[in-house]
Amino acid sequence: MRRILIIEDEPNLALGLRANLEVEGYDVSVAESGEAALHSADAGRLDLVILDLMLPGIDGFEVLSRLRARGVDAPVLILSARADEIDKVRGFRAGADDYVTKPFGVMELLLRVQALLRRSSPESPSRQAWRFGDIEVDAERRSVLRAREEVALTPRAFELLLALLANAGAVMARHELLRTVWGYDSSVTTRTVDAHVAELRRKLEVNPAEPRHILTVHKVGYRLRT
Amino acid sequence: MRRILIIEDEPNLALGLRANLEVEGYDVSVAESGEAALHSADAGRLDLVILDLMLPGIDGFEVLSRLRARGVDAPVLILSARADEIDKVRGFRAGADDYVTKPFGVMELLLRVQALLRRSSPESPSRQAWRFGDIEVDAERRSVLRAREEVALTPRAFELLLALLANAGAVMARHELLRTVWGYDSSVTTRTVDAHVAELRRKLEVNPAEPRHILTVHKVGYRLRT
DNA sequence: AGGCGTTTTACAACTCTTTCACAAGTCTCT
DNA sequence: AGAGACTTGTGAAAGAGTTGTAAAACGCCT
Repeated sequence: MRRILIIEDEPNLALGLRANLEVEGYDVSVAESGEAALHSADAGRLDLVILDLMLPGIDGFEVLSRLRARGVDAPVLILSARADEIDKVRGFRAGADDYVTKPFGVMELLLRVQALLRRSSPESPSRQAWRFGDIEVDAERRSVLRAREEVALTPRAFELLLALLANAGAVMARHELLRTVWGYDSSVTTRTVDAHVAELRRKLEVNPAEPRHILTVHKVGYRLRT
Repeated sequence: MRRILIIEDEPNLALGLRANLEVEGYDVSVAESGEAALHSADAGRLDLVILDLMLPGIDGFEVLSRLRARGVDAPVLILSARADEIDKVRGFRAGADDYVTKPFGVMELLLRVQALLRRSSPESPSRQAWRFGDIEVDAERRSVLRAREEVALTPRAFELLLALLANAGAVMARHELLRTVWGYDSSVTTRTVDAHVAELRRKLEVNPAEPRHILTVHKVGYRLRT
């Protein structure tokens, strides 16, 4: 569960926010002052900080830079009554990731929180998976989806696809593919690669005769364009 | 260098933004329509997208979802004239990472761009790549871009270009080029080099009859001026 | 044996390379 | 400066080589 710290001295706002965020499934704590915030930050991992700039005691910018100094790397969303550009500039320069001016819509704030969390480190370690066009490849499940529909690839073709994906964008020579997929000492013809590429195109390309992703590089090999 | 795509149909705004971003050291391209944007997205890696919602042709939201469908994972900052919360909600739901309403301060926008890039994946390890004029050459992808458009070079011509790039600025004699590109024991005429140089000029020079980069050194060979 | 996946083969289609011929340009020598 | 010799640019065309593709041959497993 994602942990969010709200640093806000006005109880109504803080509690309202907290309630809304908890409905969304976040684990929320509130600090009513900069000192309290720094204390909370020491207590454990944080995934996001919502920081009001107008605080009693330590100034909001100061809180932010002290948080960063303590190694808090979580995205910080600043809440402020001041909409002047100069204030925003100061906020971003201090290391904020977003700056929302009061009054704000709760929905917008929730979505901004969501957007920030989406970009930060994922909750569960993501598995080896790729997408290109309408194709989704999951290495662990060994599955390939085309337009959400499962596509049945032969094992060799799947390995070939993985090899291309692992070097997506780069050209892979036929012999490189042979080494990667067939192993160091295989006695297989380079033309075999072509046969499997044909299978991939037939099953994954909209128009196999005019491939948009599995591209031929004449006299060299193949390249996967994502 | 971070690559930013601006999708904006109003030239003044697009060019102003572009200039500002370029001063900050970003590599900026502009698409004036959704179609053009999708096309650009196919051409290569993007680190950030700035998307105006009001576009001719394909709707901005549609552009965003199609970009995502193509596997474009870069953060997207929406620019919009509409400040209603309902619009913002729609934008974030579509997968945007930030939403800025017009009119906006340039400074704020630059900082938001910076904040988004800071969070996204670190700059990719630099690979063997060169630029001269409006030409970009990527050895690993074996791709050549002219004004962001992919140029199709024949294999031999590409090798020749690499040889010239490897010694950019220096004169390379025809026989040196033959040795480098064709191999130690080739029985090919030196005139063959000329034929491939002609291809390079035809495809890469603005005015092939008056080359500005691939220069002839009379009685010796060729020289690439970057 | 039958089914499945893999590899090879054969041929057609296609792309690239090289050479040639002539035009245009550059240099050298008087 | 001008003539002649030589060098380079360029488009076309032959042919050499590469790739796409379908089908056959092979081998493995049940």
